[in-house]
Amino acid sequence: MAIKAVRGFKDILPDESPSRLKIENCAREVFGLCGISEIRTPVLEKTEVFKRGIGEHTDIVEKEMYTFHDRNGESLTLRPEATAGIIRAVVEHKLYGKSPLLKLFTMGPMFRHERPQKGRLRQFHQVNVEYLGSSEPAADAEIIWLAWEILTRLTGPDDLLVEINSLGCPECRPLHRKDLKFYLENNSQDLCEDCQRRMKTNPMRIFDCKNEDCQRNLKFAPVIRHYLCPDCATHLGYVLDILEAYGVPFVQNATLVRGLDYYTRTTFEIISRNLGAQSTVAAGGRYDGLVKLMGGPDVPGVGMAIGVERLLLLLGQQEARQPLDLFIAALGRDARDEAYYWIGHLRRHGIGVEFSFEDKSLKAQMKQADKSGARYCLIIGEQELDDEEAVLRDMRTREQEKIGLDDLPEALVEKISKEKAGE
RNA sequence: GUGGGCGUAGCUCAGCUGGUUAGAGCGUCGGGUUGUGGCCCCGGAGGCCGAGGGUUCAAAUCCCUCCGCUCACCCCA
Repeated sequence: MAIKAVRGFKDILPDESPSRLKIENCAREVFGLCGISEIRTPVLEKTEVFKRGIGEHTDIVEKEMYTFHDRNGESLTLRPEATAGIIRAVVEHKLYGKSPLLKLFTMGPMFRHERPQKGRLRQFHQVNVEYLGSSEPAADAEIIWLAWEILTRLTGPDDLLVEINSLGCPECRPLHRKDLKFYLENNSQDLCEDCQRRMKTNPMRIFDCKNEDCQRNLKFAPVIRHYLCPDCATHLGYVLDILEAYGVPFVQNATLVRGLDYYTRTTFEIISRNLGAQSTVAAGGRYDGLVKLMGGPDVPGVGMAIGVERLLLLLGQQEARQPLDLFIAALGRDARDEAYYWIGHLRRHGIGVEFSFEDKSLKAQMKQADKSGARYCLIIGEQELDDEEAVLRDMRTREQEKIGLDDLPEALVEKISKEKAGE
């Protein structure tokens, strides 16, 4: 039996690479419009980074991390998300001292031991942005705009929906939490098993439950919006105003929640109805408590992540390769020996050239030329060597012209370069 | 971790009420043109029929176990 890749770890085959490149290029371009710098942190961190950053009692940390002991007995973990590692790096290198506002992006693989399904792999990729140092609504709005801009540039806006909510802050959230708990305790008889458990550990999460009975139960449950303190309410209102100014359409979703304590105020998701069960293609929010939690100063933060594989599902397959300029069909040893000089010269001057490594029949080489997508095919055999003129065939029009061997590479460079510049 | 669907050629699939050497389309390679691609025609290569066990004179086909893929639950981006 041949060895197969690990479950949930997928090879990215050549057909898929152009789509990924397109996503990465698009993201980089948009990031450039906002002055965001790239940071690349290791995929492997001390387990402590995620225990502290994500929360010890979350599902991610409790049962989804790739955690193991290295040869020194230290507990290490493949990153399940990017934010914790980035903040670790920012704190470690004291980057917050360089400028009052850090705008950082990163892209790369993340790892979670979940059961694979559509839009969910064990090694998956994210495009991430983190803004550290501003608690202004304009920062939240810019983060959401970034996600929206990248996604719509790539897919069009038709199937995307931005959902926004505010989670409040340490001032107002405890009140909501208390009332919600009270409400649930008096309506707990119809809640499913999971929600019974969540009620104690993480009551806000019950809003995520898909069980119909639970949802019916929650119909009159207190929602955070009615509990927001004046500052949080103003903040949310301002974020929404700015989004309108930017032309980002959105809906408020009072039940959109995050389970972790350090999340504050703005939270959002961008979902698509074309993705199956894993419908979130990007998500993020404000996390004002996190940097301090990670041992840094009390710096506010807001960020987002785009799920690359999910975006890929929306994108479909992109054009596989750039068109080739020239294919050289050389017949016989003498012609090939001559052709190698030309190939070197042409490629040095930016002309794309392919040829057959094998000494095949002209017909076979023409077929290969056709498949290569080459614009021109140069034919050189014994006859052409004798005449000191090679044949250049236009693969589209089938017209052929003769080119003297003397300055052949120079002539081809000029002809093809001129043509490419004119396109 | 739980449940459903599916595993036959590189790909998409047919064959499955058991019965000679397991098929098609696409792809690939070659020929039709002694030196000219796409279309067309002809031909070749390519399969432990997911793995193991069982029933049977006989298993791709029926039964069991395992593995894998996939979708969903769960959770999340």
